[in-house]
Amino acid sequence: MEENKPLQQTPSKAPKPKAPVKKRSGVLLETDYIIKNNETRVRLQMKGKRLYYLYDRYEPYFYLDAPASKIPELMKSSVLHRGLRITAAHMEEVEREVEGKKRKVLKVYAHHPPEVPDLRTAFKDYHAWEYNIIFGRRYMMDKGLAPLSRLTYERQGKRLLKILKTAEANPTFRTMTFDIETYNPLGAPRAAQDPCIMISYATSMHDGKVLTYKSIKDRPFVKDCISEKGMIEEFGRVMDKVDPEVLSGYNSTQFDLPYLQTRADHLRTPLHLGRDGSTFKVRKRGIREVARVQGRIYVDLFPLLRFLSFIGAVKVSRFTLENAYAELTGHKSVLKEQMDRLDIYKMWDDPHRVGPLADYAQGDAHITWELTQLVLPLELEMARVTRLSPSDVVGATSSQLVESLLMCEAVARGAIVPNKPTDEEAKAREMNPIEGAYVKTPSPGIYENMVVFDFRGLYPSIIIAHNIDPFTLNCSDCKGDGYISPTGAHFCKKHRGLIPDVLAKVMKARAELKDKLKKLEPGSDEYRAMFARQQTLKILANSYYGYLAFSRSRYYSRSAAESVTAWGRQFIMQTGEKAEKAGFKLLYQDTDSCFLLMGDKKKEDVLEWMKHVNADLPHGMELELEAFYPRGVFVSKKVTGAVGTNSDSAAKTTGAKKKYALIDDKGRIKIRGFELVRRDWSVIARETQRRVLEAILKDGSKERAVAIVREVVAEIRAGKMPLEKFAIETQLVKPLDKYEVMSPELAAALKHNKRGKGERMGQGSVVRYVITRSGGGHGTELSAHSGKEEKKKTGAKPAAKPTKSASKSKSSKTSVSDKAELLEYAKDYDPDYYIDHQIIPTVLKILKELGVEEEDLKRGGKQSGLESFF
DNA sequence: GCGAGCAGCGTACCT
DNA sequence: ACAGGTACGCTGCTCGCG
Repeated sequence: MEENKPLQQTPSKAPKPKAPVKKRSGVLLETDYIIKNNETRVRLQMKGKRLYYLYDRYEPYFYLDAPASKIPELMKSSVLHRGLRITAAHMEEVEREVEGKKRKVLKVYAHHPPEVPDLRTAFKDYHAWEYNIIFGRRYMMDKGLAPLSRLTYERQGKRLLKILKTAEANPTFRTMTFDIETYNPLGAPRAAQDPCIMISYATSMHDGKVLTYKSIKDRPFVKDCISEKGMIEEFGRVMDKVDPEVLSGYNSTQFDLPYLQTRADHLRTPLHLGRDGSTFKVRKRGIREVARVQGRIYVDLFPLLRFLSFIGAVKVSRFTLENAYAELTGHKSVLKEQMDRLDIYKMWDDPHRVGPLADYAQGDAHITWELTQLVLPLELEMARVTRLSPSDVVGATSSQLVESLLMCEAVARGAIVPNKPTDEEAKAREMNPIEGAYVKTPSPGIYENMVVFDFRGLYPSIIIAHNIDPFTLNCSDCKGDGYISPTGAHFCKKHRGLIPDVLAKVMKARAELKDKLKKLEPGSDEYRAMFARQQTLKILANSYYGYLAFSRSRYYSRSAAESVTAWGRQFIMQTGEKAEKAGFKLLYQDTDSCFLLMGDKKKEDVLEWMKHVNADLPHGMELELEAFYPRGVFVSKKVTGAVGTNSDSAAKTTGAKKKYALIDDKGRIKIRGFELVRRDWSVIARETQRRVLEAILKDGSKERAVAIVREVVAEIRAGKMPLEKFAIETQLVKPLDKYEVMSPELAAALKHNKRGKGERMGQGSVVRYVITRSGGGHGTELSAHSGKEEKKKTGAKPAAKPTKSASKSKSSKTSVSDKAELLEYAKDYDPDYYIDHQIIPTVLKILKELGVEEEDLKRGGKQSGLESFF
């Protein structure tokens, strides 16, 4: 194929190179391109002993749906690009797979990569594909290269002549972490005026220094650089000496790097970070900014962690450095007690506290270093698997992860990559959602001897088993002889679709890794690395269905996606029916899981039944035993509407879905959906609910559960608890002026912003607030309505009432929002609110199953006179 | 003018 | 800017009552 002779593609005016041809190998990190002497060169960043670059020539191109006969005419078409008139470099007819069918299309070459999108508009009459693929990625896709793979190649000087082979690689990197401290008399430091007072760095958990410009005794790790300027310059010398391959920081793109740059500019000294002595560069990628440091792999752990948390590779409740460190390593932060960052400038000014400040600075660098060791392998693995470059992986959406691999595999099989949908198409798809999974309503109650099964990788296995793909759908080749889904769609049995093919490869790779994993020692570095890899593959495999149904997907297919979920519902419901036929009581099901009551059945019966079910499933699909649970709790959902205080009959209680608590045969508790797993409930409510559930599951003691609640209620009344326990966390996902109704978290954030202290809260802020007795005294009524007049489509009532603003008259009632204050401002909490709206409802739901009433909790009730508590 | 009822907003969760 | 299914608190409207 034409791709295999790239050097002939470029009209060559190359002089005879003098350098000898050498065979070498190195690990590919990423690619980009440069234009030199009017020639486009792909630049491959490699790692051997050190990082280095290789260059290769490659021509940019895209595809056009036009016949070869049109080439002469099309070659004359031109278009303006950056003020200059451009034409195609050349064209050729090639055979490609388009929407599952082989046919001929035109491959149109451009002179330079940036011309491609514009050039495409010169041929508006014809459909075009692949005109907006970043050139570096284009190169890797076409050459079948993956980041972090080892290339063995021939080179001539820095020029790559030929790739001889590729292999897996797992390089290690010399890593340096850095962190700065700044003088902050006003709270937030102002880079223009407030100096940087310390730069700390770490190259391992034991090595590293704190650069500063005060002499600090008894701390050998501190280096006094005399002045701020001297400190910044010393940092540059350290960069040269250590010469790290990976440079990492925490939120350093947003804070440390720009701050240092401003200080360096101010002091008229260069900031020396890159291997060539350059500083950093910031590239806008969509909404977010990505920094790069020449010749090094720059890693900002903050966005990286957010990304890994988003895709589910790690779980972090709050993204502060200390919290992420504590949760991911399981170590307590080395920094003894939480230091108040607002105090930093005071510590600097106080001769007795500048030492501890240096300790703090060093500690930060060290924990950041340790965190880097932990999460960098995940990022690299994600890059390896998805074939996105490590820096592209951070901040990629899960659709991009899936899409990247699909595109690579499409190219590899000679298929053209479909275009992204237009905004209109995407909107239309969104308007028409696809029916999803089945969830059975459980009967509330406390149960004994349950067994839980789930389908291993339900959607991926359905897709593979039935060859579900947009282009195997209703194929003309095997009309009537495909797999027929419950929706009636059929899928080709003859040619494997792209998505099932890629998915099968991913699943196979994962199965192999899991085999290898069994032979390794848990806890070892190798085990951790291997585990991360298989976890990555699992995350990826589970994303394919979502991508098929994603409105902006290149491979969207409503029919295909509907078939996946329809089959899913069919399999899980059939499994439920089989369980009931076999004499189990079917308690609950959600998507791919199945909760059964064993009754008198033994574990062997259960396994026997599972074998029987599996025998009937298509190849690749499997029902797995998740665990046995001696005891479990399902609760009724809160009844909305007619709650007639004492009409038991009226309030027909139904079980709540997606909420349960189980204890397995080893005493481990598994809780899903309950308030205690939600951060938008107060710590005290969550803690109390957990204790109640434990009392019931572990001890089976209703009395203990009730006693716990009474005790907590009494303590709340007594007002002896720390205020933090009453904090509720809620994220503001929209820009503040876009909210239609006032909520407690919004009210707290607005009040805070009005004070004008500290950082303003806005989109994305997580509000930690407390419901106080009275609110903060800001009597101002807050309105969520930001000027937009219209809205309120209340049941299409034309309603003659122009005096809408009259309704917001000072109500005598104070709402919850009125009383919401950020934790930092709250002076008290409202005991009634916390008892009646947080504690009682959360525990009552559970205790009702045991016949406990609200009164029993609040005032002791008849069964046990515990009035003495109050 | 007031309270109850209820729809809709909004968030976080489950698989 | 991966999917859909779900629970549930709060706000703010409507409506019935007086």
